[in-house]
Amino acid sequence: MALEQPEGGVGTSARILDTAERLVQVRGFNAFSYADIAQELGVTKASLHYHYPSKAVLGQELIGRYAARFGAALAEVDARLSDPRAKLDAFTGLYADVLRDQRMCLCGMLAAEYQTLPKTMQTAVVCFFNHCETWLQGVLREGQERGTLLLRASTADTAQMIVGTLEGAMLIARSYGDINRFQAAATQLLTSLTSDAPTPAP
Amino acid sequence: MALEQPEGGVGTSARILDTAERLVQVRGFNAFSYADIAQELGVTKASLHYHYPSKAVLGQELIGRYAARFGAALAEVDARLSDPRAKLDAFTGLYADVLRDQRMCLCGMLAAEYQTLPKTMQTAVVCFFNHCETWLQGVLREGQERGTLLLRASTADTAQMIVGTLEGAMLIARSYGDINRFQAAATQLLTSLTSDAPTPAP
DNA sequence: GTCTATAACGAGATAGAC
DNA sequence: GTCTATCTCGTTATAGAC
Repeated sequence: MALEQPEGGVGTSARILDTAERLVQVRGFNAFSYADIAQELGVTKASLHYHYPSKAVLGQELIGRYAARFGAALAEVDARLSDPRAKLDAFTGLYADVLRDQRMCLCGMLAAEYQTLPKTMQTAVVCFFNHCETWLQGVLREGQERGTLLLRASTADTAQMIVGTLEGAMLIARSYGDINRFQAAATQLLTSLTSDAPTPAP
Repeated sequence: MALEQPEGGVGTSARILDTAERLVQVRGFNAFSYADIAQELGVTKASLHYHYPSKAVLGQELIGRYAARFGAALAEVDARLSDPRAKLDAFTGLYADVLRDQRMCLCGMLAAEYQTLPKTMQTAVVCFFNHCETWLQGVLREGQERGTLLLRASTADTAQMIVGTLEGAMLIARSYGDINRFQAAATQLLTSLTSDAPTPAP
């Protein structure tokens, strides 16, 4: 690896992905162009096409890298924490980190543009959500067994609800430019899964 | 009104909005063009520019009409129902209706594209969410007073969470092409607000 | 109000030199 | 691996006839 990048830098291909990723997360896949990336990196559009022949290919690689990184983050959470509640909290933290620099979750953004995406990208987006939900189901199941989590539905339905809630909270918090909106939603979500006694009516 | 539309039809301006609205909800504001509308209505692009000089103006009118219709639907709910829980259920029903024909909430879609929208549209989108949340806060407050709703946070935070959860559930359900995913999330949402006793651990 | 015609620009993509 | 140059197409928008 180090031999392939003697400068200690990050290869052009990766720098292209870095820029494209941010542009998709901020503006959307349909609202950025090769020209945007080229200008930012100080190269030409033709050079970009050498690394990623078409925008569809670029988008595909984008999702692939993002999913791999997210999967690694989940594995790291598993290695670091054992309490299911703590894992859920860490999960929402991953989303908060993305939102902190004005970005939407890559696949949340692509979900909005879903109907306009190439088939391969559509499949990859759904695959990402499936991966998230599978991980969540494991956490929920263990929390249920330990008795530290109280679910109102099946682990599958609850996992789906969690992903949707976090994606939606990000979506709207970004419009308000207020990360607290996301945090408030995440807190309520965790509370609803760990406590069965909300503020009672007097 | 009838005098302005003697044919009993819906004036060209409204038909343009109808088509544009659906295109935005399905594909997004950045992924449709005047040519798309023109082809569907059998008119020319120039004709569209007569009614809506620029795409920014069209988008603005789109949000305005959508917000007005949504506000009317909420008023109708208030007139028809009195139980806060029933009102919340009707609220989720409005979202389900949109999702049923493959559409995303107009403003949920625009929230994803927020960073690329003209300032006037950005303001209108936030205004729509504010309207939704104000209405929800009223319902939540009454439910709290009656003791039929149990909130885990302030009415403001809860209202925000509800909107985010429904928008997020729509966003993802659409990618799966499965409205049941939305329904499952909506059910859990209502359950978490009306019951403090989820399936207990054995 | 709708049309034809066109301007002015940016998009994704390719050929071929270096 | 990056460049210049170019192609083709689609985009928003306008001018002016009917």
